[in-house]
Amino acid sequence: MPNGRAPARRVTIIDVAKHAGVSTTAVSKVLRNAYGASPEMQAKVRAAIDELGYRPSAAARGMRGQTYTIGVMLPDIRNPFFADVLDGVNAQLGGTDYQVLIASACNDEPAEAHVTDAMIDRNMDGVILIAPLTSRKRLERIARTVPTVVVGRHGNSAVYDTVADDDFTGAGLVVAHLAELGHQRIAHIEHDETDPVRLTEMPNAIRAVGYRHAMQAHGLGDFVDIASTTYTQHGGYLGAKQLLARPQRPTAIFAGADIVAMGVLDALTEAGLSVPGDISVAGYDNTTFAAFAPISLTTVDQAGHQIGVNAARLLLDRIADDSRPATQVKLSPRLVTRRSTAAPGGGAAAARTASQDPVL
Amino acid sequence: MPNGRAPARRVTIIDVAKHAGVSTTAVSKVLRNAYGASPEMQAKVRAAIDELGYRPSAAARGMRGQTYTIGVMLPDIRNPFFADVLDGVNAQLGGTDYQVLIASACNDEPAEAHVTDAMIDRNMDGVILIAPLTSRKRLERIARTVPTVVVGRHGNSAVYDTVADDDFTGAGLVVAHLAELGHQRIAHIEHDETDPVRLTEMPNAIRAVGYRHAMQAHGLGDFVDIASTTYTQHGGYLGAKQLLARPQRPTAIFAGADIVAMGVLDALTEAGLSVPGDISVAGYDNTTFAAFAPISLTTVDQAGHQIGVNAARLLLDRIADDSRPATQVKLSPRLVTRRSTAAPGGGAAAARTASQDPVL
DNA sequence: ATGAAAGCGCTAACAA
DNA sequence: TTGTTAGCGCTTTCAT
Repeated sequence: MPNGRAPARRVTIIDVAKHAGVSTTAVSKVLRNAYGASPEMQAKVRAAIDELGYRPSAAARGMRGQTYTIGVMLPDIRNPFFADVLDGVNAQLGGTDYQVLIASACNDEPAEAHVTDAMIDRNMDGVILIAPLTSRKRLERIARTVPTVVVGRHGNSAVYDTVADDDFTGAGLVVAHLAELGHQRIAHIEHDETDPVRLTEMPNAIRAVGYRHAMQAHGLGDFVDIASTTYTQHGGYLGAKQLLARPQRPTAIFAGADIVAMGVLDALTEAGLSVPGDISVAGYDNTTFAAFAPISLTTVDQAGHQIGVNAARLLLDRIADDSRPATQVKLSPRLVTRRSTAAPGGGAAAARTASQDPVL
Repeated sequence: MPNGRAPARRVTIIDVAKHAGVSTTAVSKVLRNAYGASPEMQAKVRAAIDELGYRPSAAARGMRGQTYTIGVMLPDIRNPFFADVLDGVNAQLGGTDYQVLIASACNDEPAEAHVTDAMIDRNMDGVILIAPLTSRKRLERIARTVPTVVVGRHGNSAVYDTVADDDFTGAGLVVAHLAELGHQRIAHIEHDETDPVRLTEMPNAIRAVGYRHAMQAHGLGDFVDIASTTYTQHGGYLGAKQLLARPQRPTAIFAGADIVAMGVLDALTEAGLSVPGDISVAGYDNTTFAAFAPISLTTVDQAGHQIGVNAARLLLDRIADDSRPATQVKLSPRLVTRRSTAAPGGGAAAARTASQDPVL
């Protein structure tokens, strides 16, 4: 046998049953903690399982019942916010028999379809879709096929549960903070969105709406200034470049996500501008990156961990009881102020060398 | 039916066969591009598949043949280096029928065993294990069960392929660079390792060895100074604290990974020290974080993307031909110098303009 | 080149 | 409580 691979046939439920002197049904019941197995039987079967090193085949189980697999689809493995969500999911699913498998869809609708199909083909017991771009109709089709929790997307559905942050309020918190500091030219970098449904459901779109609304509310409607790119580091970089090139340079930039703020800081550094001396910068997500001392980014905490915990809990719930009504969980965001925001006009810049400060 | 879930039975190969007026065998052959299906038959079957929206059940396939699933286990989803590797894997597997599913094992040996078992239970066609802690023996057992590529771990095996970076050389590049700049007190933060086998196989251990060796080679043997923590941001933070507390403070810190360097910068910022004015910092991996302008970290590029591409290629190879001898791919690292390293004594700090300083 | 039929390992309905 | 048995949807001999 080449490389000595697979010399031994896998131990099956039949082997266990024989070894324990019981039926395969009995073994199956013990495996699933199902009703109808006496303590003695359980003991015998478990002993046999251990002795033989038996592990149930997920493929075979999938043919009839569950696969004990939960799929998590995320748009971008580089965005540290999703790691927080995953931590929450894993924390909730840790003690259970479920295995979490992740697929990255790269912010691309066809790729998302590919991933969700793959999860359905593999008979996963449930899926958690993080900030999916997929159409409403398709999401509902998925949810009718497999228990589904949609994370980070607004809009109720009768067939899937959702967990989201109150992005409208969150964006308002940032604008209020910057306005209080005395900023007027508060610009925003958004993830470009044209699809009418997504404009009402995606966090990026809601944050942009929240930004506009808050600007109006603070009497800053005339200063609304938006760059439309993507929620990636590169998108933030491009967005900042655009904003800096405009006739009226902003004194503060509200990036729609921490990863976007990272790109903004990249561009500002390249342009020789200091933060917050020349320009204040705020993000959204409160990722570990924002807490990173050399950056110290003001941001909005949307409790990624809690989002993950809630998503996993809802999913387990739904797997157990498919008939309960769809649930929407909305978490309240919280502003975290750090050193990347300050009053405009170089208040903080004075502390730094001013050799290259541009004329404002 | 609750929520209207699963009202329609899934389309099976039998439905397709009936619709196309052929046998299920024929459909199966077309699905697998197997020998023995005429062009007309292929056309008929494909038409039926499209019309019915048929998708093969991975569970059923797994019972007999392949699952078209590749598992990737990684130790820490927060480390951006692994995202580079994944990109490489996906780039290589993109056009194929294989689906990549990721599981995070959180730098923990029992958790790794859990994950690899889960992958085997799910009949995955192949697995890529990134920097596994798992014992040699167990790795070989896994590899005898399923085609396996081990990434980022040295040490040959006859049953699994490996892809790794020349960590010994890479560490030497960093030390040489710092020594050339005039540093003597070059400290190193390593991932604590006690297992004798892992001491000879894990990249962290090899880097530590490379560091010691290079220090000796540059006549700096007396200045070897190591903090043993973990390859995480927090580990870097703790390591830097330890080093700063020692009687002779280093003038340069070589962190074993970029993510560790991030923790170092965190601690240095907290301590009010400037980089590279007070202390030079270097990392390893050349992640996107290192290129981030406000940080601008000197580091070693080990070409994560290429590592991923090679791993995926080797795996496909082995799935196709189990009998070929095990292969070791070793990639050459390359030093990338950026602004986080400079001559000791603050010489370079004066030359830097305020605008280039990390955001502080 | 094509199809009939066995069976992969498990779960669930049913019988005892 | 326990065991018998019929499939789940595929792939794979083996006939034709």
